[in-house]
Amino acid sequence: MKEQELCCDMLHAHPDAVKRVREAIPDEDALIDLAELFKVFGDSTRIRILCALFEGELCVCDIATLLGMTLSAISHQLRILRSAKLVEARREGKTVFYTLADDHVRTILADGIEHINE
Amino acid sequence: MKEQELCCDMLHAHPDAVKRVREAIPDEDALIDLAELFKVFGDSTRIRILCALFEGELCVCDIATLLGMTLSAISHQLRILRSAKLVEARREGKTVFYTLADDHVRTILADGIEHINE
DNA sequence: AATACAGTTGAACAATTATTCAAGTGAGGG
DNA sequence: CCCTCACTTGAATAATTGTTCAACTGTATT
Repeated sequence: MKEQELCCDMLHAHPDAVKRVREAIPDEDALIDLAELFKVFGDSTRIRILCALFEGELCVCDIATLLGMTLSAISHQLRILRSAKLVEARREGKTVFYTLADDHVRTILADGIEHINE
Repeated sequence: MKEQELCCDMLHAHPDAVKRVREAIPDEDALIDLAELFKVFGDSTRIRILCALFEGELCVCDIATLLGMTLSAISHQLRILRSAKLVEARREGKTVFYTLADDHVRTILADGIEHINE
C-alpha cells in the first residue's frame, strides 16, 4: 500500500465524517484478522467441508468421498481450517476425525445462508 | 474438478455417515454462492470499507482518504461490493455516497468481530 | 521386520485477483 | 461551450492461492 496521497482536495471531502469514522472503527490489525477469517470461508471446497461437518464428525476419507476430491486436496484445506481454528482433529487408530471447532462457526455459516436466501 | 475417484477403499469410509450428510447439506450451487459471499468479505480493503460504512454514509473520496488509497482502487472495490449487494450508491451532484445495503451485512460483520475477540 | 493404509506435506503449475495507470463519464460552474 | 472535479472503467502487472503429483509419516496387521 502506498503512502497517503489526497485523492481530491480536502475541501470537498467531509473531514468531520472521516475523523468520526477513523475513531470509531477497529484498528487495522483487527480488520486484517477479520478479513483473514472470512477469506477462509470464501472458498467453495472449504465451505462444503464446513457444511458437511455441521452435520457431525467425519474422517478425511469420508469428506473426500463426499466431495469427490482427492485425499491430498482435502487434507490441504483441512490444514487451513485447522490453523484458522474452525475445525479440530481427533485421531483414532489410522483414522483422523474432524469436527467444527465451536458455535461461532455455526453462527457465521447460518448467517451467510440466511443472507443468500433473501 | 475431477471425476470421483475413491480415495481409499469404501470398506473403511463410513458410507452411512456420508449418505446422511449428502442428504442434509444444501445443494452445490447454494454452497458456491455462499463461498462467493464470504469471498467478498475476505479482503482487508473491502472489510475496511464495510466497517467504515458501518458508521454511516460516506462518499468515495472520504473512503479513499480514510484508507489512504487511490480513488481508483476504492472504486474498483466498491463495484465488487455493489454487485454483491452489500452496499448501495446514491448520487448527489458530482458526489456519490455509499451505505451498507442491509442489516445482514451488519450481522455478519458483528459475528466475525465476535469470533476474532474470543 | 515388512507391508498396507489413512493421512500429511512440499514443490510446481494454473487460475484468480488487487492495485496501478491511463483514458473516459457525467455533473456543475464560468 | 469549455473546463474542472468526483468518480468509473479497462488493460496490464504482480501477488496470492487451489489442486495435483510424488514422496513421506505414523499406526496397525501379519
